[in-house]
Amino acid sequence: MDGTKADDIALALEEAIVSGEIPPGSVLRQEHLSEQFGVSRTPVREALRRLTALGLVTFEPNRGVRVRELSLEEIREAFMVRAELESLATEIAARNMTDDDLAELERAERRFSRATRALVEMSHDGRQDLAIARDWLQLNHSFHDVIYRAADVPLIERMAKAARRTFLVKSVWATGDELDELYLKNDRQHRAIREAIAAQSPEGARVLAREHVLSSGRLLEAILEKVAAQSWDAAPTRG
Amino acid sequence: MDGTKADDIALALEEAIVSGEIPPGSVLRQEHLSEQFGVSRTPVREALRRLTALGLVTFEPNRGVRVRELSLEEIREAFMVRAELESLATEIAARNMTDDDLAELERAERRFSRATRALVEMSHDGRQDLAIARDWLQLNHSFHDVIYRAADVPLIERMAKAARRTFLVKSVWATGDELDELYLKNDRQHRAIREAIAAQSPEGARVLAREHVLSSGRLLEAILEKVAAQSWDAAPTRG
DNA sequence: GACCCCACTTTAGGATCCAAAACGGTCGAG
DNA sequence: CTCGACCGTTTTGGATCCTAAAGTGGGGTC
Repeated sequence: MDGTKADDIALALEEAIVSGEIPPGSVLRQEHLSEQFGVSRTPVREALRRLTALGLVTFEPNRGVRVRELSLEEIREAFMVRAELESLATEIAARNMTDDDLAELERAERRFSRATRALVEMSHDGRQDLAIARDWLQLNHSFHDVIYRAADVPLIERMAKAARRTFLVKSVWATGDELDELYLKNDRQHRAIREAIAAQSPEGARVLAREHVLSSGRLLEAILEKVAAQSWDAAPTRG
Repeated sequence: MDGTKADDIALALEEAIVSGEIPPGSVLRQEHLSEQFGVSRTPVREALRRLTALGLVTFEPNRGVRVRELSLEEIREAFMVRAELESLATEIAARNMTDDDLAELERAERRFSRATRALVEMSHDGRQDLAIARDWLQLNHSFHDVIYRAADVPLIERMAKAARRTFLVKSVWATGDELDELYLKNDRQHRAIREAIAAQSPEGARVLAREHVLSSGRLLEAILEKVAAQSWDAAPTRG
């Protein structure tokens, strides 16, 4: 619990939405939320206003709010925007990166690398472990967060994370031979970015970061395609 | 009046803040706003939540909201972000620009050109006409808005305009020989961007757009410096 | 004379209450 | 049988009221 209840509720809802717990297209009823959180409708409405401004939900006057559904096109747009912002952040980060930052970046890279290997191994074994997938996503973000922190430009970080949230709404995942190759490529790109930063090459890091984010976008698209294909066979597993 | 009162109030406050009518650092009292708009405090608070999410005001629990004050550093950041987003938008716009769009862009360019000449003439005459300055700013935005519309990527437009709002909080202006040169350069850059688009050169348009926005940032910095220097002599004129 | 404590005022946060708009279902007319 | 108007229900939007927290000023103490 921090400041106001409205903030808490907004945070909780944000988390629930981006994690997919509340699926896109859901209608959020004020009264339901208010009894769920044990408060009156007033703070709930303020929280919903905030989510609206963040773009996570749409607001129809006198009709309620609805969790946004993202088209493939919008997801593409989000990745384009993130690619721009992140390439800028990476360039700046490369310029004023301390040895400590670099060491932390390397640690983040290693952890992500392990998570990637775990994911690919799991794929080879034909297993489906949600925890591993969540780990992978989390550690992926961690790597990028180190860069944002090093760049130390709050506005870029805020906006890039807003763009990230946008497509995180789709918290789906999948594995498979052709996807595994993309996962591994992702991992290699992290390494390349870190090396470019370490080599004091801001411009190099910039183009690598840009390509990396766009490549991540293609990975997500491939995942979405695969999931769409799978969903004809069996219902997706839920944690 | 559109949808809800909370929305109307949010819009009105947003306008008042970016126009400088409500100066940075002001504290916004809920009760004062509620009687000013002739409503109760409830919609006012919802509007304030929205402004908070937009980053226009800061929120201190149990203490109220305060209009953000921007440091020079934050203004620089906003221009860097806008430079990235706008260069992307320009590249995309260049790819799918219709003849109609291009014609509209040219009209916007001409109007801005006239406004720039008016501004510079005013400067030479030693006059200070707020209306001309406002026109100039408005037509500047119009030119860029044509590009956003042609690019047709809502997320980019939303975020770029958010970045624009950020520094618009400083609605100051000034003229002077060295500034006039920058104003004219700005105008020439618009022309160059349009020509690159017309010449079907998305990459060219991209780098020109980027350089243009950064150059605009330097112009604003120069204006702020000049205003800071002037404010030692006389109080700034207010409309 | 300076500092601290406490009551008082002000202002925000939250709950409850009322009004208005949208949904749903039924009944009647064509 | 279908379409549309009507009315009860649900749900949101806004107003009012209450509570709690931060600011403020005066008086007392050291």
